[in-house]
Amino acid sequence: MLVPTKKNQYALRAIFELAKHMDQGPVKISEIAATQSIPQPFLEVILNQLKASGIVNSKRGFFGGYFLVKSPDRVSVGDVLRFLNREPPTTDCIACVSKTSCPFDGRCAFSSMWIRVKQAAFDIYDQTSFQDLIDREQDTGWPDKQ
Amino acid sequence: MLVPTKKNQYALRAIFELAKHMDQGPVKISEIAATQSIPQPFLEVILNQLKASGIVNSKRGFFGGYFLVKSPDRVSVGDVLRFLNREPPTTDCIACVSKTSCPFDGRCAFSSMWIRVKQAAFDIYDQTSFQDLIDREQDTGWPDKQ
DNA sequence: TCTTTCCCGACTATTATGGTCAAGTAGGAA
DNA sequence: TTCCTACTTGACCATAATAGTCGGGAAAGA
Repeated sequence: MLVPTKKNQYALRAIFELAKHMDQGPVKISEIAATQSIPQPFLEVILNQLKASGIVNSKRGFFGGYFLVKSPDRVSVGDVLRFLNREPPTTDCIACVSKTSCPFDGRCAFSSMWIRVKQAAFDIYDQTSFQDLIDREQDTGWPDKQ
Repeated sequence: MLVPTKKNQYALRAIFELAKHMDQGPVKISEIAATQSIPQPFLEVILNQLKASGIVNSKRGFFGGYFLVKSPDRVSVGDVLRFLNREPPTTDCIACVSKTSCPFDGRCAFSSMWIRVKQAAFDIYDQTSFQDLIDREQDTGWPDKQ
C-alpha cells in the first residue's frame, strides 16, 4: 500500500539513468538494464510504452538507444507516474469501494480524505524533477556508478 | 496506485459504522454488512482480524455483535491502516524495488521521496479520527442512513 | 549485406486480492 | 437442557493485476 509497483520504479530508474546521460547520445536498453538492475525484456516493454508519453524517444541501429526528449529539470516524477497510471476516463466515484457503481452514490465520509492523500502525494511527485534527483544523489556523496 | 484495497475500505467502513453506534450495545455483522454494502462472510474475516488490534471487540450469542473499544475520537484512520498493512519487521530498504535485497544497498536517489510521500499520507490518516468522519458526514447534510 | 539494436505481439508465471464454505463454539432465552 | 442465534476458525477457491518471457521482425548504419 502506497508503494509504487516495480514497473513504476523501473520506469523512474530508467528515466533517471537517461537523465544522467543527457546530451551524450542514446543509451542502450542493455546498459540501463545492467546499471539499474532491471530485467532487460521487461524494460524493453516499459520504455517502449513510455515513448507515447513524449518523455523519451529512441533510435535504432548500432548507435541506437533511448534518450530523454526534454531536459531533466523539465520532467517530473509526477509526469511519469501520471502517464503510467492514467486510468480510463470515468465520471464515477474515485474514492469509493466500487469505481463503477458506488453504493453511496459517490458521497461517503471518506472520499475527501482519499482525495487529500492523493493530492499530497502528487504534490511531492510533481515537485520532484529528475534534475532534483541527480542533484540529491550527488549531495549525499553516495557511490556514483557512472 | 495510492488507492486503498477493498479490504482496507471495508474495515474502515465497518469501524465507522461501529463508531456511529457507540454506547448502543454490540452491532451484528449482518447489520454492518447490509448498511455498508459489504459481503458478510468477508466482513466476518476482517472484523475478526481487527480484534487483534484492540480497536474492536465482540460478544457472542443472541444479543451479540461487534463494538468499538475506545471512543471514536481516540481511533484514527491511521491506526486501522497501520494495523492492517503492517509489514513483517525488516531492516531492509523500504523504498526500493526489492524489499529483501536492494540492488543499491538501500541508497538510491528516490528513497527520500518515497518516504516523504508515505509520511504525508499518514499525516492525514493519523489526523482523521472516526469522530471527525462522523462530524464531516453530518456537516455535508448527506442522507443519513440511520 | 550483415550486425546491432529497438519493435511488437503473444504468451506465461506468480502473487495479491477478494472472496466463499463448512463445521464449530459460546451466549442466552425459553 | 434444549435450541436458536451470532461470532469463530481454518481451509479453500476465483479472479485480476503484476511481473515478467519469448520469438520473430524491422530500421539504422557500418
